[in-house]
Amino acid sequence: MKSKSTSELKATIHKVEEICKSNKLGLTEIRRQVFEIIIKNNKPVKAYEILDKISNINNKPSHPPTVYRAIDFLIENGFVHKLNSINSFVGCFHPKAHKECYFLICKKCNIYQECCDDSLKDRISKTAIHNNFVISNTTLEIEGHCLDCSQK
Amino acid sequence: MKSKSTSELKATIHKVEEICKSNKLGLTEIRRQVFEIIIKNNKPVKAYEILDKISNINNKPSHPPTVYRAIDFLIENGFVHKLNSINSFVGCFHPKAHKECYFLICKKCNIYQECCDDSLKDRISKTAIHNNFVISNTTLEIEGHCLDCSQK
DNA sequence: ATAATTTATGTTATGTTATAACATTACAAT
DNA sequence: ATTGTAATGTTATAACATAACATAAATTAT
Repeated sequence: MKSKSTSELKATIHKVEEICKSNKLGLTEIRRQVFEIIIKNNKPVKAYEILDKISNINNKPSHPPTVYRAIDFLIENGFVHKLNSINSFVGCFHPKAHKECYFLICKKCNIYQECCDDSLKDRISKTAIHNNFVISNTTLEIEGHCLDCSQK
Repeated sequence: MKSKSTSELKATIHKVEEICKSNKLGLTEIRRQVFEIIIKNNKPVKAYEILDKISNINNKPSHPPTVYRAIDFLIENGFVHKLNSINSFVGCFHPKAHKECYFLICKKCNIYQECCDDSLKDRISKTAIHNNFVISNTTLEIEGHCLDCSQK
């Protein structure tokens, strides 16, 4: 899978800033740092990796709650997502555009891909309705191999 | 959501026994105990809950590896599934009938429902193909409220 | 039968992921 | 100035999971 371009990255960071500004969400220094660490990585990042990076950036040890709080903020506002199957976090490249987001995760190169297929969303929705079930959130994580890696 | 009947339960346990017998899989005492704990519960069970129950049953303390090994065996053979979004395990009521299994999990009553909808499976499959992606395993966990709980 | 091999379990320790609880700071509103 | 609120710092620990090595039990080969 290909990783994101610098311009996409910039645009996404900018969009998050805009969303925060217009919704009066405090995008504090730490929250911004954590977001940038996550979004700039094209692979899922673990909380304790973020912790190390934050500690390095600021030249002082940070603690788990600091990181988890920032992550919570970012998830709540749809700027990052958690991949439950691998206890890792990924940035969202179309923040606020959708609540749910599905993922393809390559086991080999570890690069992930967001995939917000409407027909898939519909299908899940129909399945829920068919079971008289009201969805509050959906975890869909597809693990496997991307084109590049399956060709190697 | 309604919980499973005793006869369904018996049938499932019997089926697992048969599968083990015909495939020469060692359904040892511990593995059987862990399986029964998981399948008899109509809610997802946590590993350390199983640990407590096993310790009680056998009147001696068990240790985490014992439980996790049994769980691994049961997952490998498709007798139980892990719900990554809540770090819990659930029994499978149609072992070996399918590799993938999707879940509806009620946040209120905590009862889960397996849902092996073929059209959903197809849709996921198509999404993967469309992204040139080869699936090895899929996590689909839909959290929300079941009919009973959303009416309350 | 018995030695060798494999499969499963016991045991200790530790690694990894996440949160509770309470103190402190920063900044805004009255 | 004082109170309120939102965010962060700090310590400790809870919750989830596995590594590594020892032992035992079952299987197979001789």
